[in-house]
Amino acid sequence: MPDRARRRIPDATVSRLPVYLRILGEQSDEGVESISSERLAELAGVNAAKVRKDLSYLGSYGTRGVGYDVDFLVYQIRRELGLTHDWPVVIVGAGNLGQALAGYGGFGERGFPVAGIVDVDPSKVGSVMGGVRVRHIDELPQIVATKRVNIGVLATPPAAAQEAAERLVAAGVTSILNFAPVVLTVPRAIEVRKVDLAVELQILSYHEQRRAGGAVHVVPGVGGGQGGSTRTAKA
Amino acid sequence: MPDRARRRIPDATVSRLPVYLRILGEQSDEGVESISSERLAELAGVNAAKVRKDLSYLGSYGTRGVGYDVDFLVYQIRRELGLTHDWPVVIVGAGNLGQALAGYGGFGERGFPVAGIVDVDPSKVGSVMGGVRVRHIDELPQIVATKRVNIGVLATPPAAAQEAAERLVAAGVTSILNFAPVVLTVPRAIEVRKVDLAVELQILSYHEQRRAGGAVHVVPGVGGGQGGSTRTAKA
DNA sequence: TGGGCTTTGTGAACGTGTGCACGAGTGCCT
DNA sequence: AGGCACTCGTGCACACGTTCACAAAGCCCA
Repeated sequence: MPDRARRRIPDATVSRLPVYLRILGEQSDEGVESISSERLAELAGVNAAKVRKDLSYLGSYGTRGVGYDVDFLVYQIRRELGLTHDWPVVIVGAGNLGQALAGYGGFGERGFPVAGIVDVDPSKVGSVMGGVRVRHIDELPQIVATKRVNIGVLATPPAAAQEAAERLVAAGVTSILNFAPVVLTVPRAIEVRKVDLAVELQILSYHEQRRAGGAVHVVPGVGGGQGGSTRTAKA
Repeated sequence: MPDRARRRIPDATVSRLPVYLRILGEQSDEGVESISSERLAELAGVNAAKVRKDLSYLGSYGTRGVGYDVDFLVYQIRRELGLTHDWPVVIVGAGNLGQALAGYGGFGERGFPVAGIVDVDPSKVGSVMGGVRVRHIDELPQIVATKRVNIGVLATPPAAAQEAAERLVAAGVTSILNFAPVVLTVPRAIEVRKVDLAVELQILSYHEQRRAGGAVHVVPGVGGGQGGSTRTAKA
């Protein structure tokens, strides 16, 4: 690799690195010390060339004829993704979803401890979810400042999402994970990612509808093996 | 538009149509009858040319000099996405997430009624979530067949996801929305979409880490307006 | 030591997606 | 009726992402 400079990694690659990371972690736990791009590609459900190109953005960490050292690769990906330390998050909205997110243990385990949950509704304040007490949204700036929070999770109803986003930004949050089905307007510098259930279902609906050149409901191949060829689902 | 044939719509466009649809629905509710590509683009947080190109895949439904008829466009997008009728879904996994999904009302309202929730754990069977009784996973084939379910929602722990996916497929489901952080291996014909919380957070982490050429924690601009320029967050 | 086998890293070709720019319709006003 | 202002639909060029194919580089064994 010629330049040591802080090269920019393509978005598509960044979105795959977490997948590689999880798989490599599992392999490491199973005692696997070395892995080829082909094997990793198989486990990740992608093309081997893509894996090599993706990993090449991190540097030339493979050994020709051998493969990649699993633990070393884990370390490098974690470093590149900024996972060498925890990123506390604050959840806005203590409704159905907020509760589920707080209760979902795999949050803190994966390096994103819940630093706080806030809600506008005073009747929700004080209750405990996933070991964290719900506080009023007015305390947001304080939570963000004292816990050094950079990432906010939006789990409010759609109508409240834009204002909640603005309060997050005002409090100093620079990245937002938005579960509300709303297009947020935020300052340029703020990184936003969207998770929209309805959109995903409607995309599936499109494909189902498209499939329906014949019957809408396909009769399953009962009792037997699933005769057809299989593939690993793409991201 | 030359050919009337069932043209293939680009993936990128398909993933934006639901966003347009939601916005158009809101506009319709507010009494707006006509909308320009520019206005729709602004509300959707995208480029106006992109909106026009996206909509042109549906047909030439706009009127030059005027814009698009909101209700007609809603109808056309719904038709193209296959939203002219309901798509009942079955949720596999009655844990934290499964409960939240079942309790999330906006599911049925948007045309995806919960036809059933199943779990392997007998102790969970019988309890009611969001008005739907949890049943044992062995009843999956029956639920899928009688309720004409094409879409399955995977909300199991990672370790159980692959087997659950296989049972969904065996039962006749042809589309899967996967919330488990696992790469699924399914027959080619099955459409899979993934929603992975950890991946999203790690992508945000990457950008935060990258931002940190200076201090990790940015001090908020307290008390004042948010001076900087704003933008509408991209999908 | 040298040859063969394996696997990486990457140049190049290809495909998909984006955005500009402008011709072509349409409605409105005089 | 004619001209003007507006907005759609789309050809084209460019950017981004994917895949192929192969030289370079390392390991192993005789």
